[in-house]
Amino acid sequence: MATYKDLQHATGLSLATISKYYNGGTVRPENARAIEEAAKRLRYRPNELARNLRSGRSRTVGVLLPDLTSDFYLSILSGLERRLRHNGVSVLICADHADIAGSGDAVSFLSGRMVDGIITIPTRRAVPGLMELSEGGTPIVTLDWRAPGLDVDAVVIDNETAAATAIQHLIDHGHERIAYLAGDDTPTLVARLAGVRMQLQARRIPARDEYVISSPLSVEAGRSAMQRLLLLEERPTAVFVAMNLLGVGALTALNESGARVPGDMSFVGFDMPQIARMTRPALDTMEQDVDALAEAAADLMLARLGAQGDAGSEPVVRMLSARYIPGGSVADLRPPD
Amino acid sequence: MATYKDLQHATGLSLATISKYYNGGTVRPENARAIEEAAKRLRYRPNELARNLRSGRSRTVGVLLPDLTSDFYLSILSGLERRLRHNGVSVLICADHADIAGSGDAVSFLSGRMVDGIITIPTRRAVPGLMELSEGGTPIVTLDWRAPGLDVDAVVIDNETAAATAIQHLIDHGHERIAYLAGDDTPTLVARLAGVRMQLQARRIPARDEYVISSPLSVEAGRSAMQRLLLLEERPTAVFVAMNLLGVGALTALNESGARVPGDMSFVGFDMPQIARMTRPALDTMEQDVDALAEAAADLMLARLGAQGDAGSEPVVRMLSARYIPGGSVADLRPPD
DNA sequence: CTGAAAGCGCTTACAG
DNA sequence: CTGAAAGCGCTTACAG
Repeated sequence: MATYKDLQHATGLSLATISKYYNGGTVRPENARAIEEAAKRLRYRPNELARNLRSGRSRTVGVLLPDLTSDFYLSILSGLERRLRHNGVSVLICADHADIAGSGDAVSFLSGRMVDGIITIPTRRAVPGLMELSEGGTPIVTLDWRAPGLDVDAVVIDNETAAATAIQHLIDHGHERIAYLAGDDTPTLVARLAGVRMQLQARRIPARDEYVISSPLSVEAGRSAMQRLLLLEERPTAVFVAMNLLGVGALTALNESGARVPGDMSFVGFDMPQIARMTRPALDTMEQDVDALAEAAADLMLARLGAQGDAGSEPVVRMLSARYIPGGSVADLRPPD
Repeated sequence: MATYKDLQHATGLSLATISKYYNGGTVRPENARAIEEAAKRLRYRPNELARNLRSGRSRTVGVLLPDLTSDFYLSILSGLERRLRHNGVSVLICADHADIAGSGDAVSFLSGRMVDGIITIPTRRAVPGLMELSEGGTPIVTLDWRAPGLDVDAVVIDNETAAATAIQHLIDHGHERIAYLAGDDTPTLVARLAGVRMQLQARRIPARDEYVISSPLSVEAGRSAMQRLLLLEERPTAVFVAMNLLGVGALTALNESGARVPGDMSFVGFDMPQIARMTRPALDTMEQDVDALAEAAADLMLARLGAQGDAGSEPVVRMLSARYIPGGSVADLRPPD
């Protein structure tokens, strides 16, 4: 690869002038032309590593996600990348799986590459490192949930209200035996469960333990959870599945068992926009606007990166709401009047 | 952030010794301990930018994809990241959308960050830059399709055979009016169309123009393509949809129209493993093993990165085959015997 | 095994 | 507007 030295040789200009040219400074027109010409001929490309090292900023934001296996995370990533890139900021992505080969944790990985900031759906293990960076002045934006102790900008969905809305819809259609399928290891799902309980209580519907199944977040787990529900003596008339993979699994089990939706079981899903329109009947679901989530996070970060001196201003928390998208998967059990 | 200089101050050792310690060289045990202790106390983290700049290698591979909006690309990304990271190689990801804000093309972006190699599903516009890098000795691995003129390692699916297999299955079940939905702007889909035509011809089934619809690759386009098919005077009895988003759209249109699968229309999809099991009936689909694809590509890259001197060996092309996964979406039209 | 010195490719004050 | 010099944080021969 060609370097400034080669351009220097070719043009007779100094390194400082060449640098000025590449950084938008004012350079005599004939010199600019000479540099351009030489750069083209020598196929010169600036070495970003050297620039970043010397200047102390990289115009790069680290995106730290728990893993890259979920649609949700990947949509977030996609949205972030688009928005940041559009603003001239690069994205260094890092999945925080447990099995990173040596080389320290994910946060070190990113900070070792001098990212200007980090946007993250934090895993528990990442939080201490993030706190340290944040205290050191690196802008951090948290997505999807707020890690306790990490007092930084955040964008979250109002999961409690979202879940309450789904349950409300079922109750309004005359359902009382309502099952709930989700996990319990993420704050997001804890909030959804809380919303479910709140709404049931508000409508004086007893919550039954056997109707609440917490499972790992996979298609297979959703399938077996639904199988369990189908075996209950007193089957629920409706299920709210608060996570997309579990929803896919639950539907698979329903199909396999021959149970009809909504005839034998009403169904409300969460966060499965395309799939919901593809089935017959279309599914009732709660949808969060993942693009809006990603955009808001990117914008918070861009604002921090822009406001150089004023880095110490108060953390901003933005809360977005999910929407109920009606389909044909909820039976109306109300007695005709 | 702490640097070697701080460690030097704290330990009294030279920069060279500290560097040796961090690069696995032999250092006197008491010195190693002193460095460890100081590093911990000062929260030292090596600056990878400086390391890479000085040493000329980054242990980082660039992943260059057309965009990050498709499930397929994202699965590939996920698989690559896992495999590479597991081998101590970092991933710098770059989507090659048209609207990158100034700052040159995607290939420059990656080479400017001194990636040791690039794994890519290349866009047309990226090819010239990739060729240049490849000639300069940077290992390139192409995924999903082989760009003409770019003579490098590659992993591809045998799309022609895959499509032929799908059509064969339909013909074997007595179908003759077979429609084909896909796009025509990617080599992958061109190969699938070729496989379809080949198989129809081999079985002496006339190909009808109105049964072949090329559309943009989106759910919406799949929906309207299916709507067109449903309006034909002589409707096809079966459709092979050779791309997942189109498949989702086509099913949506079928549902909306009230047409039954497979009663009114048999359906074979492509590359929609989870969705296929979720519908009722389950769908017949061709499935490519995306993980295997990503793994093979990562392994080819790791091999190139390992074989330092021997970089000039012949390009390796690995071809994987897709599998037919039966479901219940193909009607048997054969006369009973 | 350890240290002094040069250098990776760039940017940044500072003179001119 | 331009150039000489120092330096970003590391690694790399080279002596000792």
